[in-house]
Amino acid sequence: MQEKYPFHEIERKWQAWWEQEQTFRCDTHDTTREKFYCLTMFPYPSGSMHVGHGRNYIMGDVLTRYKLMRGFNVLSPMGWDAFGLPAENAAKTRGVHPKTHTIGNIAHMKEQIRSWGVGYDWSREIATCHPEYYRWTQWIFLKLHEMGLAYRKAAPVNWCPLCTTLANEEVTAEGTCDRCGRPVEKRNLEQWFFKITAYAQRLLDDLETIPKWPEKVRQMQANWIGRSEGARVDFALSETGDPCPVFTTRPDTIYGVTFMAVAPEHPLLQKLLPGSPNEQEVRAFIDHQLKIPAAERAAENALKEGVFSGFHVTNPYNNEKVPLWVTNYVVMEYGTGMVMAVPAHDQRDFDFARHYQLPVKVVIQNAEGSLVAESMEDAYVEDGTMTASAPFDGRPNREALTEIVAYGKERGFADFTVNFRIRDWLVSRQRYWGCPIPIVHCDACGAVPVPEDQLPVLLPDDVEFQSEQGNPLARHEGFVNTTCPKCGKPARRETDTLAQWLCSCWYFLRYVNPRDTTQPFDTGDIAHWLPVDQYIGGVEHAVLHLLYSRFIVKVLHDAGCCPFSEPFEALFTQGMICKKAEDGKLYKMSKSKGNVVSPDQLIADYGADTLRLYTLFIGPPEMDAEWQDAGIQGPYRFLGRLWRRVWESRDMLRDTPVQPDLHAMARPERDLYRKLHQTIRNVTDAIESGFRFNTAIAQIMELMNALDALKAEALETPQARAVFRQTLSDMVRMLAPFTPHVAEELWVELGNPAGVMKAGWPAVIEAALEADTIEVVLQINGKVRGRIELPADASREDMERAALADPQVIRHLEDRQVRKVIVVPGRLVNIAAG
RNA sequence: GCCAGAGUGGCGGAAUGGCAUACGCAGCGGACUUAAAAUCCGCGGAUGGCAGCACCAUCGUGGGGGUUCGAGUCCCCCCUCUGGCACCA
Repeated sequence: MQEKYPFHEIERKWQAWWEQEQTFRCDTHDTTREKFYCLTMFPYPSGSMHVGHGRNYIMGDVLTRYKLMRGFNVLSPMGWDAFGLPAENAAKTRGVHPKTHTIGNIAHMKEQIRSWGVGYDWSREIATCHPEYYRWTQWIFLKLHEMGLAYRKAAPVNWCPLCTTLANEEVTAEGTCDRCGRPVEKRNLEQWFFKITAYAQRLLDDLETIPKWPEKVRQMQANWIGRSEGARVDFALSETGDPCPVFTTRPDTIYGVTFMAVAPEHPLLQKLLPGSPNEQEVRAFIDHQLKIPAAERAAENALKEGVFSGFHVTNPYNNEKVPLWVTNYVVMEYGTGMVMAVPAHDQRDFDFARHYQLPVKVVIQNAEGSLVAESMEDAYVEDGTMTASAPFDGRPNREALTEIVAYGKERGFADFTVNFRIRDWLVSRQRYWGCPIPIVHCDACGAVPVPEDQLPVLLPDDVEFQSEQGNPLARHEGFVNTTCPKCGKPARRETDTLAQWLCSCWYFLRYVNPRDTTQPFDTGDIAHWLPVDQYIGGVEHAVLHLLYSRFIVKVLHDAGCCPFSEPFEALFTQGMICKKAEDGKLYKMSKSKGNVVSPDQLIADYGADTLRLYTLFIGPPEMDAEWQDAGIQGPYRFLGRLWRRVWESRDMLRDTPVQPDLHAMARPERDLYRKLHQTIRNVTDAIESGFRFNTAIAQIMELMNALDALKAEALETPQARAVFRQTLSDMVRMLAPFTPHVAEELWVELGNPAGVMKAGWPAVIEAALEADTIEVVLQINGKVRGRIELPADASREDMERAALADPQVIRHLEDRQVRKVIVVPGRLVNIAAG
């Protein structure tokens, strides 16, 4: 052993040892031990990582190592979400083939992960761009196709000039591209969709079955799914009889409808307009609206505008004819794209009605009966009594609501219905570097699925990237031209590729049998290993990867090849690591802000264990944290101190044959021994009860302080030495998940055989926690006025008597009357005095 | 607007209704050293009484109320910040 903490040497040494020993190799068929599937979201291989990325992997590694020490059979795999646009852009700008680019990035990132000391079962490594993997992604596509859940349709879709088509989930609330930040436009294109809407209710309901997910993520998904209960009411166009169904959550206001509002995109308008009296004016309005970018149109205070269409609709409840207005405040994507407007009881309709001087009709009266349409300044949206509503007058509106729908249902023009906000998932992309969609287009047979035994549809390597526009795959004659699997005639391959989200929404199944060439996963094996016991990743995937994965697993469940219907039992979403940029403000680490901290230099200067310790110590793991360069000193000093303690006492540690014996201990070592077991209890609890790694580490640091408080002269006795040694030894074991290299090294230095994780997690000795005396806090009116030492078994009466006899207490009680004495056994005495 | 989460020393942060500021950073004082670094020991919320110390008092967890013997913690109202949803009918 050397005096100075040689982190370089020991980190290399133990990383090699773990590989050699196959410490993280998982035998998935070993059922003698309880299984634990610990999964950290696999990354897109972007090239290099900063310390913020490391937070993920380190936390997963802590849990993996801890569970291994507790005797679990742990599956901890890693892989690469390897398809994606940056690789394709590199091909365009730098002439590097996406495959070469990706392979190079993977190699570098793997090395970074290794240098962090993060352990995985690399024999299970997968990359989604590997044909043996994407073959099965294609298989899943075909499964959905077979089940009628994959379909192609022409629709206005989100279009990013760089990233091509986008799913709704990839567009931010500001109407920009989630990946590159460019404004998103609408384009009419024929695209592939997955019917996620068919699973909306189950995706919502089953959120109840995953309580170990963060509440925040479950709410984000519930918001996104956006379930809304209400009614469908069939209005009809007065002039032509065309059906005009609307969705409303307020059927109780049906008699207050004074106009109908329709979205500019509504297809009915295109049918009605030609030759109609207001055609010019209406067309001008529609054309103008369609040119306004989505983001702007949705802007908060956008003025409500509209134009009378020249047509009317008839309200089936009272046969009243009301005008049909084309407006900018009704969105085509939600409901039916048409809204029954009730200005008296809806603020938006009210604003619009006042602006265009349309009638306002009160149908729900407040308790005072004071609502008068002419004088209202805002819509009345509270509950009240029905009025001017023919058969329902006088009824409380909430009760009438169901009666009104039932009334319409009997007569066939209304029904109860549920509306969802979520839209079908657009999965096709006009790019090369993705999983080819296994479909062939035949003039005679249409879109024909490629037979399963012909998978994978291989992505050709020899493509031309330099051209400016379009998908390089579509220009590859050899790929495009094929024959129809059905009729054998010449046909064209689908040239769109799948969104990478589809590649990543089943990878956790593949890890169990990663090299199986006969099936995507083994139903029996995944039944044992899944759901994932602990999933770790970023909250930014809340309505993307995490929602898609839940959907695909439910589909596979319905297909009969997946026995469970939720993939992730527990989810942990870690906070981002931020750093102050040039402008002095805090941002998440990014190249553009110039505030990234690379792990490589820190590992060179301080070692991986120090970096790990600081990353974990920085704050509560679920919260964002600020990286402070100077902060790394603390963990570095701590590990140096630990090393030095073992170095200084190495002779003594070897010459202490005695085991700790509670009955033989003197006060100083007895106190340390108690502190040791309190620490074991608290650290165990901090890990088990929710990733509280920062406080776990603080506890171990406190133990170190207590160890140092034991002065040299106190170490003369064999018992003191035995406790000292035991404390160091257990401290090293507790540190093994956090700082594995130094723990391994010191474990050997303490005279143990190599492999600290095999030594197991230290156990709490209950008897060691007990104390002879307790410190009792004395309060007067809730203020601390002193503290006394009492025997641990002091009764309430003993405590009260001792408190009232305390000189400090007597002094403070001068001129005061004791009104009440509260005694909390073992803790404190509070005297209420006046 | 609706729904979450957060607000505690100079800083990152800790606290099952029971000692506010654990642990760490930065800072200050001391030891060691020719010196520095490293290390070791110690101090450390604010204000006031005092020349200063010891000591003592008052205030103190975004603001204002409340419940309680006792509130950072529970309840009500409000402010600020972060995230999600949003002309969603």
